[in-house]
Amino acid sequence: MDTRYDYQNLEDKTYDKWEKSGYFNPDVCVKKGIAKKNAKKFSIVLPPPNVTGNLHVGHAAMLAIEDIMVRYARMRGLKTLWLPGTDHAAIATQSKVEGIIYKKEGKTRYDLGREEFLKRVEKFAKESHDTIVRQMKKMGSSVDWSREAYTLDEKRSLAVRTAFKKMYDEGLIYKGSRIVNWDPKMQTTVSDDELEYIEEKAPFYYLKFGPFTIGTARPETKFGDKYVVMHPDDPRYKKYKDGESMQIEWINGPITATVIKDKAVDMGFGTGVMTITPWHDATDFEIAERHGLDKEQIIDAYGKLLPAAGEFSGININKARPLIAEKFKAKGLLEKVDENYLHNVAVNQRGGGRIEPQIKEQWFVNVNKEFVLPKSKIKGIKSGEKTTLKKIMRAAVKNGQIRILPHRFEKIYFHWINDLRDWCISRQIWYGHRIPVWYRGGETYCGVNPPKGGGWEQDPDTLDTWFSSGLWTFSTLGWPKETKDFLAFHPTSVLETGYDILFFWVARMVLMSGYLLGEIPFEKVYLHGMVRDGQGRKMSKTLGNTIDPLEMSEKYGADAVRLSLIIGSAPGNDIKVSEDKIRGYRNFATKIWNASRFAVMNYAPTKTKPRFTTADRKRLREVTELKKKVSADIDRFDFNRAGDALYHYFWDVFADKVIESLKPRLSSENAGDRAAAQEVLLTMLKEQVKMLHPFMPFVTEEIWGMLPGVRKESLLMVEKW
RNA sequence: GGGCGGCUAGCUCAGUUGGUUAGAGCGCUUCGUUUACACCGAAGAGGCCCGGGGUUCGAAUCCUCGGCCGCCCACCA
Repeated sequence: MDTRYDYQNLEDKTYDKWEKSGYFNPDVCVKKGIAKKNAKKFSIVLPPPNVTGNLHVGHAAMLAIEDIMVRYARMRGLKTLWLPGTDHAAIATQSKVEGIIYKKEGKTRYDLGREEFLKRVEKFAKESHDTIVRQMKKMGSSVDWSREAYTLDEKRSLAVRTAFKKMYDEGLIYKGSRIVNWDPKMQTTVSDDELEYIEEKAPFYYLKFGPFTIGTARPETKFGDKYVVMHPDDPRYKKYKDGESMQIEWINGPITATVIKDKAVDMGFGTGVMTITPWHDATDFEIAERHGLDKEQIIDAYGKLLPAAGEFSGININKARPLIAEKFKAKGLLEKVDENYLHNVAVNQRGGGRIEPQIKEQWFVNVNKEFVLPKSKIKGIKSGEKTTLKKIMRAAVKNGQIRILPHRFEKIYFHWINDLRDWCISRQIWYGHRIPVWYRGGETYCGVNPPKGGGWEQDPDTLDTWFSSGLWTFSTLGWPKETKDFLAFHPTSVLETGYDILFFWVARMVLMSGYLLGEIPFEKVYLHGMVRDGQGRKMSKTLGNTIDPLEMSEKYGADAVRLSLIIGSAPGNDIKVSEDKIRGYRNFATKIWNASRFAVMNYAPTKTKPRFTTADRKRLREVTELKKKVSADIDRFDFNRAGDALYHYFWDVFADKVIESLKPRLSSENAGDRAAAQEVLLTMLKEQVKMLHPFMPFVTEEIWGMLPGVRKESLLMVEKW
């Protein structure tokens, strides 16, 4: 037996053994008596990684945390299911593949056409999927591969169409012309949550608009402006009446301007007066809606100016901006320019471009519309009662049926719901679930399956990727069929994910599950932090500070990587990792290995009755206490504490003190002494190896197989906790 | 503009409901080839727990004011 644990050669073999045993599957566990038939369930669905490439260290942290919960539950005899899958991640994947194709071949998706392009994306997605599966196995994730799902596979697509149709029929999904976030680069809409704001310096122009002065960073939108808006209580503009019109000189000649009074105007900002461009600004759109004003499109879908811009028609807005400013100046309408104005620019965070708001006809989910929830298991909402999607989302958490941990995230969740607007779910990209609506002449048909008869044409848009993710806890269990799995495992026990997708995903799962099932999707939400480097910086390729979990596993073993992602960070706080830290836990794995080796080497079966000392009994009691503590910590999602306690007890107490103190007795003349020392050593070791297993499954499994009194074919992963 | 988190040893962080000399990893110093382990062992140095005020027999922990740093949300044209 080597003095070092050979993780490079053993980890894959160990994973194979687990997989072949079938114990990742709860049905097998029940059949083999590992879990009783009537045992409580413990179910988790894996937050499906995007098929955009590789797993990163954030995924590794997620896998480590979930594997701890799952292995712990399984060892405690619960009917345990951890259901794996991957996410097609519509916009992210499409954007990635478009980038690759453009770089390699200089072609766009339009050059290839919808069909050919989708083939390429699918090929890419398949390869990513295979890589992800390999990587998950490498990390030791004890997921049930027999139930693997994909957000875009046949079963999940059926669930999506079923959900869409139900919402459509009840008027919760509607098509409407509203202002949306338009990405001219990717040629698609993006939801509010997918935006990212970047602060930018830009010239800010003060323009004369009749008797008023208005400020803008976007003179290129001003061609159609004919409403001038001010706060109704602004004393400076008391003499102007709401609806009053006047003739003024504007960029393309004289226009009739109308005064509008609206409280949306901030009296303290600039001159307290603004003109509005309802087609290209969300606030302006709302003002226009409130007052029934005209809306005119100035910029097209590609970011080029329309004929309304006169001689600037056809020019890209970025090029046109300084020219337009020039014209204002030439006409004497430019009062002054502030060159160092800071403003926020919205960008599509999924690799897209700068957002240009546009009015477009899109599909929306109405979050405020009342409907009847026929059968409700959500506390606070009675069966048959009228409710809204917002109310469902709020109720499920408010009444404690769903607990979000750490607790502070509940507040953030409520805050988000309060501000929530209708969810734009249609995308003009190609990779994703096609909207199940067909048109023929003036007819519209929505159905789970295409309509019969010829001449129908399907809506070209696809759905926001989060629409299908919202169904994930039950689409993976066979819904819309009421399968055995669905009945046995839903609602899931825990949803474990990063706090960055609380809104994107967690909230939407509550929405979908609440609406479609009248049920919560999970009992608890545990949110982990973001993984950062040793100095606490975000990991990024440009900084070159990324840590590849696979490379680290090759170098130090997956157990070490897992532990380094668990220990040292409080629940919900960001997780810091560095190679030094990983190396430290690799050393711990070696320590466990060697202590176990020592125990095995010193064990000789004997019939002699052991002569325990009070110190022996104290040690054995300590281990029992440790188990209580570790169990309590895991139950509270405090993996950091549990791991830390195990680490220190094993190293500081067991290895440094207990083993040292037992050494003389192990070679004692007295057989009873020897027997007691051996027994204490082995019992303490076994118990600790068991407790360490959820954290470091590979080494502990390997050690378990060498311990005296352990049947050769028995697996630690299903040993009784 | 609103909200949240952080500030503890050189670096990165733990420290559940306030309770004895404040902890870890890495780093540092000295010593050590005692047959589990040098990916080790033993010993050690190193801290006005961001600052002020308060509550308390007792505060890193609770309250309050302030200072930095980070994050999220928001329609400031």
